[in-house]
Amino acid sequence: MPRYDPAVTEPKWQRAWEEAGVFTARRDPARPKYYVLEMFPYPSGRIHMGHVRNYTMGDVIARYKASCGFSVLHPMGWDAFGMPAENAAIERGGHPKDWTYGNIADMRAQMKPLGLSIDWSREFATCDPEYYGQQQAMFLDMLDKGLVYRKSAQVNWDPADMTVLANEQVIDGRGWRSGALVERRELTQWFFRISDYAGELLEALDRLEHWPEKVRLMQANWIGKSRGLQFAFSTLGAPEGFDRLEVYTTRPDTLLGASFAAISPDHPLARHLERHDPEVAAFVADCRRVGTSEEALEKAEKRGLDTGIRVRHPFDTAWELPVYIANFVLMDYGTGAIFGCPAHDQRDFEFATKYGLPIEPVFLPEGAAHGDGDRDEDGAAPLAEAFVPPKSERVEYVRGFAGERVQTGEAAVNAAIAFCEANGVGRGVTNYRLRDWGLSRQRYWGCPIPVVHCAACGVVPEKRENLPIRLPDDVSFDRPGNPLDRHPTWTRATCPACGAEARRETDTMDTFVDSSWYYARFTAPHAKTPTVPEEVDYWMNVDQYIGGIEHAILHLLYSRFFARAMHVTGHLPAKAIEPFDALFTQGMVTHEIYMTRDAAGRPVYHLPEEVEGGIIKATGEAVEIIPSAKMSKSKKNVVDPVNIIKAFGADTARWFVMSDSPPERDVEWTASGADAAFRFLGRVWRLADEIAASAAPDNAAEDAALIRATHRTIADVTAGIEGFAFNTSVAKLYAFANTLSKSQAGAAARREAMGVMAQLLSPMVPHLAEEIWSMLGGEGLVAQARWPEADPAMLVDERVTLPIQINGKRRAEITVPRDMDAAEVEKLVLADEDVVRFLAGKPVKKLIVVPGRIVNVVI
RNA sequence: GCGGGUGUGGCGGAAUUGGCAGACGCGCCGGACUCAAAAUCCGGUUCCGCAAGGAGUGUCGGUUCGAUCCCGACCACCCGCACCA
Repeated sequence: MPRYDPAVTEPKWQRAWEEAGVFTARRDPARPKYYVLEMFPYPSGRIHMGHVRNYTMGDVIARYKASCGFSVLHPMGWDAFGMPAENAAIERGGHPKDWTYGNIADMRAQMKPLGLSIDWSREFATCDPEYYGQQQAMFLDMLDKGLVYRKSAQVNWDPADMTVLANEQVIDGRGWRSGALVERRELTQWFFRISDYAGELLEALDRLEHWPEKVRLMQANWIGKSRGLQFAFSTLGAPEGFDRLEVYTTRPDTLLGASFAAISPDHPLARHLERHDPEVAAFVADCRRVGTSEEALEKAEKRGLDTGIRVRHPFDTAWELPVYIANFVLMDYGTGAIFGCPAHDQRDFEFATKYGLPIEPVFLPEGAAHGDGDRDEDGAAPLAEAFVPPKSERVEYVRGFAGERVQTGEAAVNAAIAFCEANGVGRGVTNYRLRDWGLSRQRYWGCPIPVVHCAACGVVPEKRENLPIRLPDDVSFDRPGNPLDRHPTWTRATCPACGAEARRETDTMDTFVDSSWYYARFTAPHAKTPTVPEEVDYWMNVDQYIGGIEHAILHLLYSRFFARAMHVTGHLPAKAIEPFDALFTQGMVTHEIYMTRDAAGRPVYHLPEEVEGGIIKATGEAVEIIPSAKMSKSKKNVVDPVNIIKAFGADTARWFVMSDSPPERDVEWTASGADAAFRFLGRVWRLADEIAASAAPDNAAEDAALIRATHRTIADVTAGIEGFAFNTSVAKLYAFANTLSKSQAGAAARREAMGVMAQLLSPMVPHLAEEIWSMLGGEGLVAQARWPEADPAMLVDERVTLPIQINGKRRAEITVPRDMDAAEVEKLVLADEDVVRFLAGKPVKKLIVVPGRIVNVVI
């Protein structure tokens, strides 16, 4: 008997699709379009199960939409710039370019056997000069429009390697390679003016209806709009030029609880003091030893240094507050200076406790101050922690100065701002947490920033006819630092303004720039301009974008900004300023970890294929099994898709990653699950084989039942795909296979049902679906067949079974006509013998009938 | 530290989003076929209990006729924190 053999059938159908050009995206104004995009991969050299899951999801959508009659665009490319290529060059020699293009070739070869419905003719890599040259052109356009500028910013500097470090390369304050203590350094760098769009990027989130709520929330919090008061303290004993200290606060209602002022170590006043006071210099230098990431700053122990300077409270000139330099005050946010109210801010509370500063409550929980009805009692027990209720909660102000005595924090803030403005103490200010996007990288393997530095003219944009400014190939990584910086000829340029010799900019762009517009480039990947109007008009926006939740903020926010910038510079139509209509964030692929210990007790990890039944096959040693974790090379809990495809075929891998777990959740790869997927596909194949050969006569009752089940399955599977619940589609297909194999229906009805099965399977396991389709004598390719439609009349049942609960516990059930009215149902329920038995004569207090659903009897 | 999320049988998960908790799959148990095994097919399988019955969706509390679903507190794990991609 012939068997299902994916090694033969999968390449066969891939060839058939290619020959028919099924996946070539065609701009067809007569048809609606559908653009499905998965976040493009970094070419690490190996695909992993996460890729398989991500691209299979996109493929299911792409194939489904195509069979629904859409003109589908489903492209693939490579996010090819970035540090790993340079690291490889440093560690193993060779050139980042060779490493990258080699990896791309390897990964493409690993990806193709998956049978994805990708239009490979649109493939590109962001390190192709044809791509980054267009990016440089857009950079110049953005420069013209004032969307890019230069300013000083801090970087992590490794003094041993003489290089800038990424945050992830700073481990416990030391450089990952050199182990040297990392310093913060200031460099002049390029920035995009994303903060100009903060308000708009925030407001537009409301219109992204098909984005996950959590992503919109995360972005909203990241943008961080706040309403507050900015005002100036007058200072005492401050150096000349610092007679005022501007602070920003989101809680001006707590002004009467102020007990100190604090400035950032990077505040101009701190900078000034640093130059004259060795103690300040030492403290500030110490603060700068912490990395530049917000996480590092927040986790560091809260410390401060009293500057000796005092400020006067704006409401009471006799009231003086000390000014500290504090390591937790961020220069980038607000004015880089704050006042501390320890009673109502946990961080201020810890700071005040540490430095013995007063902690005076401004408000108390509503009702907590009753009794004497006056001010709070003096000598009350000291607070154990700050009282920080939500701003929406009503509290009682004991040191209020504006608004009601009992009011919400929100109302109090507004009243305080109004009061302060009326009394000439500062002004209400709307602030955003979002900072401008620093795009400069002091690295080789990135898109060169197309400007030159001229002694006479300053920073001058390159001439457009000189684009692309290509990366030089003759570089080496045997010395520390950026090879561009020390390149003898590449750095030499001619000033486009005056013709004098100038120095080429050696900063390259953040790789987030590359990934902020690739979706638009896919619509015209080989054009001589960044985009082509007819193409972006037709294909944009991306109808469905799919990727990991780890990109919820940066990549997606930058892309939203970049699309706006591309609109301003004429590269995208207004409709595309929100480039992704719908977003789906998928979970990870996880696996158990197998561990033993060496003689010294250190963990030793083992690959899944080395282990069977909790035992290492080669040695018979038992392993410790650590539950499911994200696949990682260092823990060796990885499964190589290439091996899976070799052993079972692509359809099994695809079927597995679509099964079980909801797509947004993690899925655990298990060997038994892969076996099960393979077994099921074989079973479907045998079933099709048997049905194709069957000559069973019609059987009216069985045929009708099977037809109803078929329509039910069409509806369920379609709903699963539409709702991104592929795991439920899979479950329904399992159930349908069970139904179909047990059905006593005639050959014609079973053949019909099997044909539908092939179609419903086709988005997930396209090769097997084609094979079955052809076994049944289906016309053409199932990939080009029209998606089946469920007949609504087939989906409703005439009779329904209602569970009957007594006091919320299920005790009986009755089967009634679907539309029987509630009064009739009540009568039947009360007459039901199980109900009568349970009631045991007790009176019914309440009877709830939810039509078509449930009955609840309350006694 | 801050922001966001997740938690259901031995395991992955389902539940029309306030209406029968455990669909479907794995695993396990039993059976058929086989000299035997594999493969395949059929049946069973939340827990406690002989049963009647009781308990049960991370923990504790609340709202409701009714809570996996809504609210509050807590615990555990995961993601992000602006130079990883």
